[in-house]
Amino acid sequence: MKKITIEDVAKAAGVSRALVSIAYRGVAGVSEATAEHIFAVGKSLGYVPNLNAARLASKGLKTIGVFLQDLHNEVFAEIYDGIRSVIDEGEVQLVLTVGQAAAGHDSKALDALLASRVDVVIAAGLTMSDSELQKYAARTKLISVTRSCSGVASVVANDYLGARLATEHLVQHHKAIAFLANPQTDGYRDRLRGYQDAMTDSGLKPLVRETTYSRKDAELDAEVLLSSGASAIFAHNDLAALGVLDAVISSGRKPGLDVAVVGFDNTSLSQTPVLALTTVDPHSHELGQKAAELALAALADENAPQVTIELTPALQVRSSSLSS
Amino acid sequence: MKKITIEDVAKAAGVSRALVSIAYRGVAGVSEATAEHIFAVGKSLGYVPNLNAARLASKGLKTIGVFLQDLHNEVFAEIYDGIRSVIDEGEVQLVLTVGQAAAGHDSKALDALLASRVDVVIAAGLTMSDSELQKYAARTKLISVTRSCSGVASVVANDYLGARLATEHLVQHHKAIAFLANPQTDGYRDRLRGYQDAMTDSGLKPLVRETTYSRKDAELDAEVLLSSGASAIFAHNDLAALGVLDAVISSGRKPGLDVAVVGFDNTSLSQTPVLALTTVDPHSHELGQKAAELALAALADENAPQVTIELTPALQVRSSSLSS
DNA sequence: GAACGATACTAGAACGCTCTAGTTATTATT
DNA sequence: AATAATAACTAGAGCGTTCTAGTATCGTTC
Repeated sequence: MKKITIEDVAKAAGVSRALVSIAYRGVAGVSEATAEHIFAVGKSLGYVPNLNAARLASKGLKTIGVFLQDLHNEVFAEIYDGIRSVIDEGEVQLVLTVGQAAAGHDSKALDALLASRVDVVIAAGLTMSDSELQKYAARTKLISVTRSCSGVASVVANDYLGARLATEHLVQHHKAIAFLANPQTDGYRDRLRGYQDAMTDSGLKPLVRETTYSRKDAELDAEVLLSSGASAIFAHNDLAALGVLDAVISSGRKPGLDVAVVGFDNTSLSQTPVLALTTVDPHSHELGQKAAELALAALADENAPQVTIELTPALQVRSSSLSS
Repeated sequence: MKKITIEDVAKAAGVSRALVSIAYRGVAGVSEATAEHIFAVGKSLGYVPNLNAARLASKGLKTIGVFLQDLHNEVFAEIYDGIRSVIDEGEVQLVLTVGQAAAGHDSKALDALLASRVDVVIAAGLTMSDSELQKYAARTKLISVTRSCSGVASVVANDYLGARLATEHLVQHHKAIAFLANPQTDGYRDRLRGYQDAMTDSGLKPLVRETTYSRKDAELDAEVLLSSGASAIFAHNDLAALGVLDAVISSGRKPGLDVAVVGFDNTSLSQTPVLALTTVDPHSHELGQKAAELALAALADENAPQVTIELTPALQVRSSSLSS
């Protein structure tokens, strides 16, 4: 299983290395006939261009690094799909890294992208501190998805508005509306503010409880909220909302009838009729698309303006929050 | 934002390139004092070693390529976690690619790994044909997870047994047991056989309906099965089982009471009390671990024996299949 | 005090590409 | 027919590392 290189193909095809390179990159400068000949020879030898060498040598080869925080949360799959729907992987390479529960892993994953010398990075769901994020943004072109940070290009949903929408929806039929928050999460502050403002605007008293990433914790914390009299719970994301549903059901109550539950993300999970979870749709797929478009723009134009895009979320009302 | 290289660090530190390289790789051959000095200089310059160059030049740097079929299916997140729990990312690099709905994308993703010259690839959930898979396995060290294929090293659950367990469980209280299959999926044949054998062994007539990846399709196909009198449905995976639950509920029946539903994968989804889905646990996390161990073994020993590991799945009985 | 062995370091080739600046062959222009 | 323009191709430097083979320097040992 000897490694075969461009040199081998060139020799076997009776042309120069450069010409083989030109053919494989699909750029102008080779006749159609010889290109086909080169490909034929290359194929018979089982030649696959060495991407590492290409990336080292090339200024033209563009690659986009993508960071996804958590593969267990379908939101990131949506965002990634959005990215891929915009990017032609023949033209631009994608390099993917993913986060890890361990705190401080974000930066390791970003470091890996820097080490790969990607031209832009699209980072979805970063939880590092603002100052650390700004440091990275200074070192490489960086587009933050889902997480806004001053001075950093980003594509986000208006979390504040989303939380307001959800809360205002609940306010119509409830008074004891609790918010199940996760401080470790990126949209934390804005969602919290949106909830709080909507509550006080309606003359209601906010009731916030903090939880973690784990569904089990969400369930336990929801139980606490229920026992302190909450008749509606707004969870920071769909996964947590699932935990809330668990708590509601195991307390012998019915979601949508006895207790209203609202999530955030509109993952396919919430869309499923069994759960029928009312949720805020941040348009994750579109977030990914916009981010990819910004990334492509940054590739094309060295000093493209650094913009921040904010999408307007939409409330998806389903039966988990029907009026009682 | 000038790119800074090992050369810059070497000059600034007053040592040779080689020594900087030695220091950063953490191998023997540099005094502790100078190493620290080099790091200090490197840090102040913002130096990050260029991984592309390293991969080109190095024979020692090992990297493992990982392919995951579908980010929307949490199974792959589990497998990936399993892989990472075994691999020290300081020692070995990971390169990740993911599949795409589009048929034939598997091979593109594997090609990308070959192009990156990874030393081994761990591929989870491949759906390509046996012959194509064998072709890849001949070109690179390849460990197939979740999908077995003769002549290819693999780590799989015993799908046949898993399906038998599920079916035999249902047989205890049901006669009209249907199987909702997905021919595009990797464990398709074995799960189907397991189901069929368990049925005929119990003197029952198999009832199979094929569906696709989409939850909506699963729901529609489940409706067909229900209307043809099925009192129990075994779905090829948890995602499809969710569709079945939808169909059951929208037909006005109750899962676990009127209709038994069983899935496959034991994703966190099925574990959630709201769904309480009986399912076959293939031990996805462990699948990933074993695959990673094989990969490391293949790295350490050039001609490590090519093994196939088969884990024994376990049935997780929950309320979706309680006896009626 | 010669020989040895570590230890700490360095020079320069090599890795497999791409890219610039040419060279040659072919076609178009006047 | 001479010249310009284009197309098809090539030689060789360069990308940023690692690796091999080596050179100093120092402390031991007999």
